[in-house]
Amino acid sequence: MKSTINAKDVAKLAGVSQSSVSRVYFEGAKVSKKTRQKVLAAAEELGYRPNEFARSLITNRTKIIGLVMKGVQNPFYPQVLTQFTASFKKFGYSILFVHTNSDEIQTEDIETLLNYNVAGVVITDATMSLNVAESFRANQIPLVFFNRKLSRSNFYSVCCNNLSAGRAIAEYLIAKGSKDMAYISGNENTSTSQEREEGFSEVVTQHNLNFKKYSSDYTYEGGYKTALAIMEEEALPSAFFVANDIMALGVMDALRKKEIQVPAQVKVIGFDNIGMSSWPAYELTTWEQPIEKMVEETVTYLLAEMIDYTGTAEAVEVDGVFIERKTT
Amino acid sequence: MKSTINAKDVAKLAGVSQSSVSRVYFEGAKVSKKTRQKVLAAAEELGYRPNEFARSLITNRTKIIGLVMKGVQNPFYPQVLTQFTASFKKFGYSILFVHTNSDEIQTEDIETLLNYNVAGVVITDATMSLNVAESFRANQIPLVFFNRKLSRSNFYSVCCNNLSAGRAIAEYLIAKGSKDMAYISGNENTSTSQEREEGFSEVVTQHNLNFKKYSSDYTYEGGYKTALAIMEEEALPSAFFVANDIMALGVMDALRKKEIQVPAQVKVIGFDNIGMSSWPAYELTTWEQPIEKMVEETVTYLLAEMIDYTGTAEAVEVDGVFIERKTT
DNA sequence: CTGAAAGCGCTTACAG
DNA sequence: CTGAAAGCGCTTACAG
Repeated sequence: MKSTINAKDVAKLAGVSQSSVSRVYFEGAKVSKKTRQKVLAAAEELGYRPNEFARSLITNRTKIIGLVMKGVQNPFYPQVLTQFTASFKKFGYSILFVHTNSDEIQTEDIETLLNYNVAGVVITDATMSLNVAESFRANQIPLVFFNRKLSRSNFYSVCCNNLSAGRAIAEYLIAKGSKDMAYISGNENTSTSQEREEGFSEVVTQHNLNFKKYSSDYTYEGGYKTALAIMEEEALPSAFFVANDIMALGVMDALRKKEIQVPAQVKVIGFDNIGMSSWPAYELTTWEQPIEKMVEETVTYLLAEMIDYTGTAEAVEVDGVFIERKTT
Repeated sequence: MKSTINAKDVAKLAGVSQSSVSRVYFEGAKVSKKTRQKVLAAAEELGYRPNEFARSLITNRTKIIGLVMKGVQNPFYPQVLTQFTASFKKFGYSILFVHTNSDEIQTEDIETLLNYNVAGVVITDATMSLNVAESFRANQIPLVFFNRKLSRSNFYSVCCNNLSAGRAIAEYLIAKGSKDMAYISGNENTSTSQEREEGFSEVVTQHNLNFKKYSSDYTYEGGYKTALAIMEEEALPSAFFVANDIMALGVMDALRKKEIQVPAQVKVIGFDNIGMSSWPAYELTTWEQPIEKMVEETVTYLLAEMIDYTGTAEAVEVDGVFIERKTT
């Protein structure tokens, strides 16, 4: 059964005890320079590598972060994935990637994370029942909802300032002279779509104006179909605030198909600032989500909680930036 | 130190031995119905979950697949990621996600995979030095290069039929009357770009025609810049064969910017059939990579090798499909 | 079918 | 600073 070489083998070759070998590889343990050198030389010769499983078993902690994602089709998320992987790598953590199809994360997916006793969890673009979330708390595993809030719960979340972004976008459009605006929502049960709408609505109402609301689903196809349907049945608004960029691109393509001029006939504003929004075919005005800072906030919190678990809940909001391009 | 509940706890409550508890959770082990029921009841009550680390330590095998990716910015790869995650999940495997920035995978990234003693590895959109690849073989860890071949090596690879696709695309363009064609390559050291060019070149030459070659990098920006540069300095070819879709979209946007009509003035063909290529703004003719089948081939091979390691090398090619849209 | 016991490869008090 | 030993939570021959 024994096939790989272990600390005992190295110890024998180095002429020291197995404990000493262990100490060389365990950060914070003390070993004399001489011992360290002997061990490293022997390890090198044998190609020794400490077994993470034995380590985790004895320390009861891992260097694995569970990253749960849903919408990898939205180009926003590959960026998020890249940033998290890079950021955690710096601190020696690896990523256990879980992809879920449903809005609500399945118990099955969670089991995996618990079985591997992950050091922390990031949930992206999805929610989970409070029950399930609590099972992480019970195991003192820190958890962050990234770009989502779980309503009526006390879990840590990191989002963009969706509410004030919604307000700023309304202010901007009204200043530009828009009167009859429309909001195209993402999945309506997401906090992001709700908050963007709420901020927007607030300001529109303050100005004694109205806006129409159309419900969509955060996908390109959703944006495309929604816009087509609008054009077939109703008068076009003077501006669309679309809950994310990928939908906004769909909206623009639908407008293009009907030969509607943007921004001359309709203005379009998205949200996220995905790479494509700056493509010449779109040049979309949007609200940039500060992914880097959001990731940093998430990682900082998780690292702190891994050292000393408190279970603190907070809804962190990181300020995004308005990016004006050619669609407004 | 002991915090979580273990098989011993369950055994005590169920009134059986710890071995029996273990057998209930170990597939293939034999336990009487009665024992099983007692154990499951006790486990349920205590919230027991077998510790994966202890399991892996004793069995010397894991249920983790290392998935190494580079180009997550190319929408082709999120699709690949989703499929792999779904497919491996079916067989009870989890994904350790490694993201690399460089074309050649770093030893550091590999260390992680070896430390976690992954059951298998998929390398996507990147290569690695033969040295590093051999370290997997030394540990009998099966390895598949997905969408890449490692030249002069004997590792398993799964690709699309790039060579014959290149040929078919040349035949198609020539049949359509194109005479002066151009190939815009991806990163030139990738097998995919080389083979697509090779097939293309072969047929063009057979027909006593020529084509120009421009070197690019598999990104949208690369395609955009390359096309702009061409238009500023030289006569436009009658058709572009672009090594992947995302670059082809860049090419199209550059043409649009210069008000060149596609396909009237220039034809454009991409490769991959990413979601965006069917968007109304593009409607790109392309060659579909059969991701699902490619993933299936990869998973099947890995599962077989995990049971009985042979280290067989083979360059599997899965046939793609030509998709004609409006750019040709 | 079941239990007692050895052992996977580590970390970590405990002596020296 | 170093070594001998216990123990993390499992699997798995070995008896019964």
